[in-house]
Amino acid sequence: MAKNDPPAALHDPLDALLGYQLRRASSVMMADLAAALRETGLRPVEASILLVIESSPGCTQSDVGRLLAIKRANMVPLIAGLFKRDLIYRAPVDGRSQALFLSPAGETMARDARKAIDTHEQRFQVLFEDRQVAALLDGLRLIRKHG
Amino acid sequence: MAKNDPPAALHDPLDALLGYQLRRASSVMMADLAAALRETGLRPVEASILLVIESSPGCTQSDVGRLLAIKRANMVPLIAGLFKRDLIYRAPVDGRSQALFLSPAGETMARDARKAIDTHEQRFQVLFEDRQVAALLDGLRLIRKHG
DNA sequence: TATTGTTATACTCTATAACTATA
DNA sequence: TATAGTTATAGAGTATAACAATA
Repeated sequence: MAKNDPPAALHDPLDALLGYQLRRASSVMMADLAAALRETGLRPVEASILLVIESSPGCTQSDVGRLLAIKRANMVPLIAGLFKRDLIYRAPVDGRSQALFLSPAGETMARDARKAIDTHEQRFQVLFEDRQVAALLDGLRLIRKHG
Repeated sequence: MAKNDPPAALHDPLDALLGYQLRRASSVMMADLAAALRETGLRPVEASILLVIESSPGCTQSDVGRLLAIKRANMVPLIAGLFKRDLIYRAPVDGRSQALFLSPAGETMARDARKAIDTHEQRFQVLFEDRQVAALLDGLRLIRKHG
């Protein structure tokens, strides 16, 4: 290789960094998830919210925000969007909070979303043995808890 | 528990999803990295670029963008920012591309960034045995390749 | 006092399209 | 034709501050 040749293939000085590989792997899976959900018309965050409401009917939007680490202020347009599409409805709990429930259309949408998400997950989980997936999940949960 | 009590602690229907845990763990580490780099005045993406140029002096900004998955258009303000702070300089390769190099200040900054990044990484890697870290990295690289 | 939902707002990140100049 | 760098721009995602109503 001549003295002033540019590097043929760049060496990656970030290759051994957990944070970096986490970010890149996460962005690969997010892109795949967005594609998997495309035909439902839901974005990943909207599908996540529907699944949380499905699993905890009657929760408030603050509850959902806390679980998914979405700030109260940012929950407002998300919940409003799902409400406008008649996927959820609200029932007053007390004077300041409202319980969230899936409408019939929301139940159907949640089922479709769950199916798309499971298929998407399978595309990646098949790369590993079950034991490895469990180990990977445990590692990720540990990192989360450490934050 | 009375019939209409709200769920005390919400069950997380996304807990077993690789994509979800990946996203949450990644965001934890990114926030910690940003904090670790704060005193250098570098954002994570800027530190990454400096480390790539340090390890491949003479590479072009397109090279860096390809390695880090940053679009050409988005590289422009990033490289301009590093240039304006005199952390890098450019030398023409041919009429359309320019080779990137660290200035003396950039070398120092890259060393500081590497130190901050390594400390940050250690804060998380100590959660695991070396073998587990290697397994985690391998898993993440496999997911990346699958995208 | 603390919490819920809200508005307004700003900043970062990411994406696309179109242009130029060069190879 | 393909690539490098650039401009302009738009859409997400995320963050803070402040407010009203309620607990």
